[in-house]
Order: sequence, then C-alpha cells, then structure tokens
Amino acid sequence: MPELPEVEAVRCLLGRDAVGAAIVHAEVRRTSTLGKQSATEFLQRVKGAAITEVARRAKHLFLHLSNDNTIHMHLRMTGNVYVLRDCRFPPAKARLLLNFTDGRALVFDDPRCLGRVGAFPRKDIPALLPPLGPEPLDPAFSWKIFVDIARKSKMPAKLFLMDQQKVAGLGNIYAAEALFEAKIDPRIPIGSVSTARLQRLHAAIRQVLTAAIPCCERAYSQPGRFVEGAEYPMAVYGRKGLPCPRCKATVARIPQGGRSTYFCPRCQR
DNA sequence: AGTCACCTGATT
DNA sequence: AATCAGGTGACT
Repeated sequence: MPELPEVEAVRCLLGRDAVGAAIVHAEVRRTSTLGKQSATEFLQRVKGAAITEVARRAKHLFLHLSNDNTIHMHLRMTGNVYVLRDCRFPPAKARLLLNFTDGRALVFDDPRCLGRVGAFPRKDIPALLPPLGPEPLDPAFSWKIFVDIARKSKMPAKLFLMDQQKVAGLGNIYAAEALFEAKIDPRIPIGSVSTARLQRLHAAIRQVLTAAIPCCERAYSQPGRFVEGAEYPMAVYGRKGLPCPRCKATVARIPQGGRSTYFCPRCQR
C-alpha cells in the first residue's frame, strides 16, 4: 500500500491515535520484521516509553519516544500500522504489537513480511537511513533543485522518479500518474526531456501527491480497514486496455525495471 | 544499469 | 502452475 501519500495518511492517523500513549510491552510475532535487531534490544528501547511525536521522511515513519529513542518503520509493499482499540484481538497478519497502558495496541500489520521496524537512539536515525533525495512536498523542492537533478541523469523517466535518491517518496503508482500529468513517455531518458515538460513534471509531482493525500486519509480513516471509493482516481495506473481519460487511446502496460509501467502511448511522449 | 532475493497471497 | 503485487538492498 504505501507511497508517500499513504505513509503520510498513516502518520496523520498515528498522530491522532498513538501520540501520548505509553508502551508497556512489545510483542514481536515475526522476528524478521526487526531485521538484524534482536527482540530483546527492541523491547528494552521501547518499554516504559511514551510516544511523543510521529514523523515522516519520504516513505519512512518515525515514532519518537520520551526516552530519546525512535521507532523507525518502513512499510515496503504491504505494511500497515494503526492502533487497535483492544490488544486482545490482533489481526492474523500482525507482525509486531506495542501494547499501551490503556489496553490499546499499535499493530504493525504486514502480510508479505517485507516491512521493517527497529528502535534506535534518536540521534542515530539520520545515519541509518538510505540516501534520500529532496522531499517533494517541502517548499525547498524548487524547480531549480529538480531540474539540476534531472539534467544529470540519463535514466528512463519512470525509473528516475522511483529512485529515492533523486526525489524521495514516489513509487510505481504516483510515478506513473505524474508522468501522465506531464505528458512524458516513461521510457525517455529524463535528462533529454524538454525544459517545458520537466517544468510540467515538477508541478505534476507536487500536484499528484498533494491530491492523493486526502484520498488516502479518507481511505485509511478507519484503523485497519479500507474505506472503499476513497482511493485516488488513477488516470493510468492499473488501467491497461482502458481508455486514456485525456485522449481515449488505449492505456498500455510495459515492463520497466522488472515492474509494470502504465501509460498512454498517444499523449505521453 | 540490470537482475535477484526477500516474503506471502490473490488472480489467471 | 504461473504470474503478479503500491519496495528496496545486494548483487553482477
């Protein structure tokens, strides 16, 4: 589920439901969710602490704790995090639980077990993150910054947008949607896209992500459920064989970097 | 830059 | 049985 807008929606939800809660215990149901960290170390770092703030950087989530530790989470493909009203009834795919003093519990729900959670001293967090490009919704993500990065790269436009070192937070869906908005062929080397199209792309990245966040917030407003009909209205993603909303040509699907890219072959070039 | 491994479940 | 899935890190 998660690209930047989904992670932002989760951050918002946890800000509402988890901030102020105190952790009495952590139940690690799948040790691989902690990666290399031992369950003992994780438990020691979180036990007895309160959650003071929930933050996001790109697709990474941070739960800052009152004891100067921070829980780092990455949802990868299928992770989800939310607060259960009653810790006695965790979902089947719960990989890790943080039990709160009031009987509620934060659950890290992840069917594919690709997501990761870890607890570290807050000051160590920046060094633990992989290299990340600018945050696209930050006012600092200017046209100049974007064009400087883009002009240096020869990557196909779609792979460029998905590269977290170039611009952080886009994934398979919103990269495709931004390219559609900017009318750019996903296969074209980003550095050879015209300045006018790059300008459109810079705006489209912000526009698509900004529009998707409230959709995701609605879709995930009920912890652990998915509100049908709230999702961002996709123009091309997942719409192979359906008409392009702009020109009515047939949306195509091609492999790129081992994944599917959806685009309109008529109006994206 | 491209491919694979990590995991599991849904769909064809 | 094979393919696909909104991600990324480690390989060649």
